[in-house]
Amino acid sequence: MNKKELAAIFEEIATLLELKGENPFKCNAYRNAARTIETLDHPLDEFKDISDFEGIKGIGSSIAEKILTLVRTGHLPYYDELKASLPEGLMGMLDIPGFGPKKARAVYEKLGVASVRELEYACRENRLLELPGFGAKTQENILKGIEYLKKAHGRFLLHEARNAALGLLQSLKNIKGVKHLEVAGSLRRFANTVKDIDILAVSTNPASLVDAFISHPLVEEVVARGETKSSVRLTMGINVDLRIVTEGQFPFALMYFTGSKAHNVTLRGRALHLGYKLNEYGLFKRDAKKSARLNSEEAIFKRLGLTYIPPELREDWGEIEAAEKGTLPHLITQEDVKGIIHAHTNYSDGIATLNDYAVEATRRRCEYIGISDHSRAAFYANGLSPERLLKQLDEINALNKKLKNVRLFKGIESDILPDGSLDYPDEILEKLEFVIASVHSKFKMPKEEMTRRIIKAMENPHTTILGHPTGRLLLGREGYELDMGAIIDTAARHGVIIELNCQPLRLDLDWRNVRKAIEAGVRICISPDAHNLEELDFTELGVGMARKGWCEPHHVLNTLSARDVEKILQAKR
DNA sequence: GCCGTTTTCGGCCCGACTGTTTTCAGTCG
Repeated sequence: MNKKELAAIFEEIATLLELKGENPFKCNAYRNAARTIETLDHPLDEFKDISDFEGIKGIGSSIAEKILTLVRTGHLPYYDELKASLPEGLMGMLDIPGFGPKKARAVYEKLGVASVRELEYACRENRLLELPGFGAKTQENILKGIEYLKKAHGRFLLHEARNAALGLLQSLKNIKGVKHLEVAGSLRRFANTVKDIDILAVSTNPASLVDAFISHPLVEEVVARGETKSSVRLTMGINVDLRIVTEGQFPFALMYFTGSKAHNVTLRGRALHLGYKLNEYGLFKRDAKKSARLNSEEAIFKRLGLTYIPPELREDWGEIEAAEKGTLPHLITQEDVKGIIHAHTNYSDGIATLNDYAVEATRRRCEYIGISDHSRAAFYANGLSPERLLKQLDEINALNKKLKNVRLFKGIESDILPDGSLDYPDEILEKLEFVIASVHSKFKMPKEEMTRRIIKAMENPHTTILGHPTGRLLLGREGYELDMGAIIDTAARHGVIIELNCQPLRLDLDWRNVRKAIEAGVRICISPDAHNLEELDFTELGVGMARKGWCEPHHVLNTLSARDVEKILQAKR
């Protein structure tokens, strides 16, 4: 059992207890513990005894004992009994927006309704009307919520949500009276996926801003409309909250609604310790009615004795301690990126030609593009036979002679075959400047076997970069089972670069592991894995993710000049 | 269930909004 699975169980215990109507603080204790478990520094098997948990905040003797039982036996009678005491379908009902544990408990106990399906049916029969605290409106909203669930499953890719948010911002910023307009929430933190979009505004004419917001062409339905908060659902299914605050509140609100929740809790704790109360309206000296006047997030952090923490880092993952010590990283920015590695042409499954990429690179003032089409095993993607690969290399050589400010690097995205070998013989691989080795088949191998397979590919002296290391598709497919620690160690030992693939569905390597990789001394490559010219823009997402993984420019291969990249590629060969 | 440099008992972040109510409970972030 890994930490993530363990944390999920405690999270579920918290929810089950809520459904049972337990003391909310007890529920919260389990929820906190879940979060703590997920970010434990030490491997689970190092915890042998309750005393080993001493000093870990949020885990007392009772939860420590439950963790030990789970790790030792894989089971927890307390959890099993709790789960068995409630119908399975009850949990699913909590995904309905506006429908929480109290309501779920009420419909279950009073009406015997125990699943989303049954709940939908009960609504259609008007049976919720008879329950105390329920009415026609509630019933109607539940039905809408169920429709929403069917449509969207409740989460969206960062890329989709970001595009929608930028579109909204673009049209709202010109509304008369608008002084500030910013995206907050998990979108501002560059989370892999987001549930909704939070927009924060200051306006001298709030009513007209709200009007423009709720009547925007992207809006399908107005969920709520208040003086300071309005909420809509877009046609793509995502919810957007617009909050309007005063000029003075803005930095505090921006900070508050950017979160994360865990980051905020730690920050508020710190404020309390320093004799302040921090909320979305201000920073208040003990018992004071008026907030300290601070006009930026920087100023608030400073008052709390911290250097500025970029939004991507606000996950309560050590950023507050680092800000206190002044040791936060100088994060990579879009401007640091000098070139692009990993683009597919029309030789395999891309649309753009070699020449298209060369022209586009010039237009973008990009120093180089690393061409890496699929290898022959990827027949579904029109992978290159050795003959076609050699032909492409000739074409690149010819182009490079003509090009002035752009350099095309000759590469391949080679499948890692099930036995861990690469997809061409050495005499072909030797002709390339770089090799991205990726798994595209047999995803369901057992963890040990898959780890061995990938490690073998990384030990191959021709491998330069490990492509999309886990193979996950966000909101779609879990990555293959993998010992990521072993992969990172191997990369460090053999000087293999690890890709941060910025296809919106992948964002793989995950930012948490990006941080582990760079701490182990592994270099990262931010790759759009482009299949056409537009997809070169995905690099922006990758930069955001690299920032979230604490990357400085020197951690990333493609912040280097073409000449320096060439040196590194040559040294590896 | 967890925690404690005023506490080993009594707190635990808290405000907006909705929908149900006649002063509040539930949900959400």
